Amino acid sequence: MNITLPDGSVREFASGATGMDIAKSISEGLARNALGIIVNGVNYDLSRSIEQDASVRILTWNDDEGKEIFRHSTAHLMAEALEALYPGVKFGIGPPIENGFYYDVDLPGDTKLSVEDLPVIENKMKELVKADNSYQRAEKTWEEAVAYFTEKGDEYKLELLEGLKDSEITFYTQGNFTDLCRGTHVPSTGMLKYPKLLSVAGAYWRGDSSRQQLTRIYGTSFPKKDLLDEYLKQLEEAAKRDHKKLGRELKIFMISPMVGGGLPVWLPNGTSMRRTLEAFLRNEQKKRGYQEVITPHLGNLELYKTSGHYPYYADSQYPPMQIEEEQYLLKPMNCPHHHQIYSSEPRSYRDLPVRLAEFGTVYRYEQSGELSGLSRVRGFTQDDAHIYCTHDQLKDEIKNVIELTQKVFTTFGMDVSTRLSFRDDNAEKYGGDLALWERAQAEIKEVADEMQLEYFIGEGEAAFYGPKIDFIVRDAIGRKWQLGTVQVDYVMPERFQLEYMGADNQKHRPVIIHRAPFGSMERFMSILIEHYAGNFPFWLAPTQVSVLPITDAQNEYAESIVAKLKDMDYRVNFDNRSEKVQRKIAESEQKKIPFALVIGKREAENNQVALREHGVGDKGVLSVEEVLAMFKDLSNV
RNA sequence: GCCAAUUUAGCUCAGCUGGUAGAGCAGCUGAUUUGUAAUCAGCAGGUCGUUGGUUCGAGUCCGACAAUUGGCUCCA
Repeated sequence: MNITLPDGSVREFASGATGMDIAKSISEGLARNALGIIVNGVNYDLSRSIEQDASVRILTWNDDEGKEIFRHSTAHLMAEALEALYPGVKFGIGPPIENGFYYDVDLPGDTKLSVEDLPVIENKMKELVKADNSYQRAEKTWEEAVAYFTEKGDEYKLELLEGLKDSEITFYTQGNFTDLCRGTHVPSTGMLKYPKLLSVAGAYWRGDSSRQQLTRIYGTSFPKKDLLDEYLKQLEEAAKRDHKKLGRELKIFMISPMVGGGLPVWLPNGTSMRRTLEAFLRNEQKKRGYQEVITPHLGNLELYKTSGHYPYYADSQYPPMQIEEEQYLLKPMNCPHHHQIYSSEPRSYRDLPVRLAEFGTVYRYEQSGELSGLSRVRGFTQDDAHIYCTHDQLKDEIKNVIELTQKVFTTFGMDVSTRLSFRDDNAEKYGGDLALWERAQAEIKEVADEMQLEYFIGEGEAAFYGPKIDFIVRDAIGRKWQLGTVQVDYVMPERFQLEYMGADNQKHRPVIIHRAPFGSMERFMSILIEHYAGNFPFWLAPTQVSVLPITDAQNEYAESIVAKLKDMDYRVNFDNRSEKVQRKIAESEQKKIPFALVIGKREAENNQVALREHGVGDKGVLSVEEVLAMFKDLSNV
């Protein structure tokens, strides 16, 4: 048979040759590093025979699919270890994930697992690695599979089998462990040299909180020790950047149980940063024709019934409060308020687009276990805006908004990917007319193509009232956060009966674009803190510059510089204590203040300062004018 | 909410198998006048998350509650 390799070359093999045979024919090294093979688009084990002509690609650690095979095999390895240590353990699912794998298990009896048990399991795994058992694939009939797991008493696998009645069923066995598994797996456990178990968590069977809670064990594995070490170091680095830790150290925000979980309190430093961010965005919006509005934190329940938010979001809202004869809701969304502003006066096509912006605080119920620092909260401020435009203006307005959002992310130097969030087949999740949806989705895609955005499509990610463009940023720990969002909405204009008078003297419905580049100020701050590891750029830092006289003799001159800087609206720390300059510098560095101006006798005599940059060091002596010019330059974003 | 872990001074953490708390930093006072990451000395600071219980005796053991942290989509 003919086997076509990725470079287009064709080699001849006897029918029944395996992926390993092909790998060996290419090179010994490849055979050693091969983890699996893709045969005509299907993942094969290296030991599985290939019967006819095919184009193939051999997978190694360098392929994402290779990593998945590697981690998936490690999940089976862990399962084997668990079965050896905890006879009677039952298994849910154990897939590879981005940087590792997990397995959901139901431990026998009242066995509880904590992180302290992980090293024991890990050692067992390492034993099994040494045993170097091969992974063996076996095709089974559905009845055989059911018989096996009935005998074993694993109701989770039996439930999974219920959904697989029409599929080909395969088992994989390594050593004493057999699992229902689609595969693919590495040739043998000996390759999985560096497994590492990381954490234990509870996870509901099939993600359903009404069902049995299983124990989820997270782990990862690597083929080389230095890769594992590097990954563990990365995790450590991420922990150092944790915004909750830095938020406390840099006095950005606090959480007080007396105020309430999920209700962060902004300290002066954090407030300074937030105001700076707001000013930045306000300025960008002003340039793009937005008008700012302010709406209250409560709204009549009727408002949200009209908008349709009330039934859809009932479980993420706080219960209504009774005020006299009316029911009010802590506002979960700003949109309905803005729609009221739109319809407060008759609109002409000449007035459109109307762009209403607000830093609007909204309240949503999050389960107590989900709260986390600034990133998951119960009250947060959206940098919200709604654009009411004619259909002809829609594409230009979407472009305008995408351009603004990109301006925001490039300003912060963030790695961002773009998702077009469309609806899926589950019609119950969405409101409005299907034809309008399809139109909006097509338009979004057109704009994205015209702007040559690199994007991917996320089916089922749409809002209930319309498709979205989401901007997804990666944080220091590799977690992805959905930040900016742009949504096209044909539903709200109907619900609120929004109108404008067209050039044809007829009434028309406007289209609404919802957008929030930061998403929420709280979450955005949490990401900024971790993104910069607390080392904020000059324009954003809560304190921008420290002025550090070396002795009391320079205090007067130093103070004149402080006054000058403050006069120009810079945020200045003046440290005139009788401490050594080393200490003043140390503290300025610890507070991550971008610059320090060290002033000794020489500088005072020559109208100069010695500049020190945070994290960099001594930058030499400059005139006061030079420093001011530099600061001015850095303030321009 | 559920699972697990954690909770000792403002912060970071010690406190062995139960015998009524300790360090560093921060703070305050004083001395020191200093040239690019921490000068010295003294003082002060805690009903050990809350609350029940076991015990002659609980920071330490047991229970409840609370808060915090990691998880709870990723379909064998």
